[in-house]
Amino acid sequence: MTVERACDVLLLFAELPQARLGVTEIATTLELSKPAVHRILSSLRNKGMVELDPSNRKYSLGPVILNLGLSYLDKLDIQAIAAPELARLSRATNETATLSVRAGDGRVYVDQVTPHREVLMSVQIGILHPLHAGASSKAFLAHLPDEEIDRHLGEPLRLLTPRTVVDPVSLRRELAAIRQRGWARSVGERQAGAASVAAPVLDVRGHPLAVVSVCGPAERFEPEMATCVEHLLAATARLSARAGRPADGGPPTVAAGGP
Amino acid sequence: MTVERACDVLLLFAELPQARLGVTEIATTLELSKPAVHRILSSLRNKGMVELDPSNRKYSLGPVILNLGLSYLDKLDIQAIAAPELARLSRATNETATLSVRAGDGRVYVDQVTPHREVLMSVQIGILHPLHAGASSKAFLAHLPDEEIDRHLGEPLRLLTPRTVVDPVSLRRELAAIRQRGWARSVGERQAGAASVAAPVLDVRGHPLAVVSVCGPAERFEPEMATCVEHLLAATARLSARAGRPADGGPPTVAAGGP
DNA sequence: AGCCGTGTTCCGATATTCGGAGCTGCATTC
DNA sequence: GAATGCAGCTCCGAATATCGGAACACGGCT
Repeated sequence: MTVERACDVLLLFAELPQARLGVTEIATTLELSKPAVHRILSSLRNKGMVELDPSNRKYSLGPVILNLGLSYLDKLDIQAIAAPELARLSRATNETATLSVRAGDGRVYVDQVTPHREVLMSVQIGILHPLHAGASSKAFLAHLPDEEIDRHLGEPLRLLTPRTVVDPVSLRRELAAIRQRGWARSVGERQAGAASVAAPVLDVRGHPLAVVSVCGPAERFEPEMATCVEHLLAATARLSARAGRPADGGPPTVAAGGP
Repeated sequence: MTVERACDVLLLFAELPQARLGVTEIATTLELSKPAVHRILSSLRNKGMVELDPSNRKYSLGPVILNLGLSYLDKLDIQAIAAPELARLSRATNETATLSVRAGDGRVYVDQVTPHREVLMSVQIGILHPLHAGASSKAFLAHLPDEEIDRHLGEPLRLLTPRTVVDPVSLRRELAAIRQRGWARSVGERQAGAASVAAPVLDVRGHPLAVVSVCGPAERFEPEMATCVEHLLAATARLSARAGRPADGGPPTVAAGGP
């Protein structure tokens, strides 16, 4: 009970635009007695969660709160928090939802949820894929810093399927479009007969933490693509929020140059 | 009492490297009874401060904690938290300590603490200064993104004193040196007869939130400079930590190119 | 100087937390 | 597959920490 009240006090600081609050202000807003608020604030102050400005006698959030927040980010287990989103995505689209993270020079699928259908797409978990082909790969590549993009496009690009784009100029144009609209698409670039859309989960600095994709057999996937993108972006927006990205989105990426 | 225990539980998550903790684990570490820990965790969970993984029955920090931390950053009042550091700096060096923030195309002093001496330096609060002359200005400029540096050096640079550096090439060399060593110096560049050292307060992304300087009359300041820098960097390191910068420092700035 | 609003302290009453003991459910073991 | 162990959860009377009204300090205002 008391600890829930203490949480309410902390949350009040987060909700209200003003940084400094007085005891009475908090008490009336939360409908608590002044002594109760005072006791709670004293306890929180002992632990550094809030600070007291002795001149004003106003309280504000303390630096320890920041430590906790950063610790949350440190320990962020993207696979764990993405799992329910993948399940939801797969159910909503009736296709396969995947999660990729970077590994070495490329990326690997670390998780997937497949739909309950006879014809479906299933990716291989743990296999290294290059960053120049396929929606998930391009979603990563598009949101990397310019130097890394240059590095990847400097290497010769392997032709994985007949539809793989290996021309650096075309690929750069494609990456710019992906950055702008926030998602990538591919039809058979990495895997012949497969199609997919993918979008990144961005952290507070705009770096891609992971990429989520929805994919399926090419023939039936292409007409579904628009609705898949809709669900996909909703999912990645929620995940990015949990990685510290503000709700309004912010700049597409730190490395995105002007238009 | 209980809310302090609840804080201890949260802090335990931040201190320990592992992200997920069980009830017994927490209870033994904190020397609390299991029911007490369970009650606390339930309350915290109701408020989203911690999350429960139903499969493991392990608890971890929740996304609300991140909201609180980001809210702390939003409301960060650099002037308020810098005030005691300025006082300490001025006392330690027996010179004037100042705080500047960016404003428009330049910067303004927003606070200062002067020493108790007859001959001293006092800056004017609230006056806009350009970013190319003086230690505080150069400390800002050196840590801005490359595009902004280019923009500032593209404009013609005004000669404020006979010692102002107006040659873009020399200035760029100077800025690189400032980035590398983490602090800037000036002798009479902005104000004839004055000398100062300055260092930035960097936020979590490496952007300069404010600049702290120590300054005084040129003749007596120059021999004191080494010790002033020492105290200055200690102060800005503490302030940067409170703005989310990890203790180890990290890269000097996001915009700093290769050596 | 006197007032008002705020933060703080005091107090008995009581509701809440306390922790030992016991229960449940999962997992590992033989 | 039954038994064992462990961890989490629930129950309970006892006790103590929290509760809130009221009174007290402390500044800032008029």
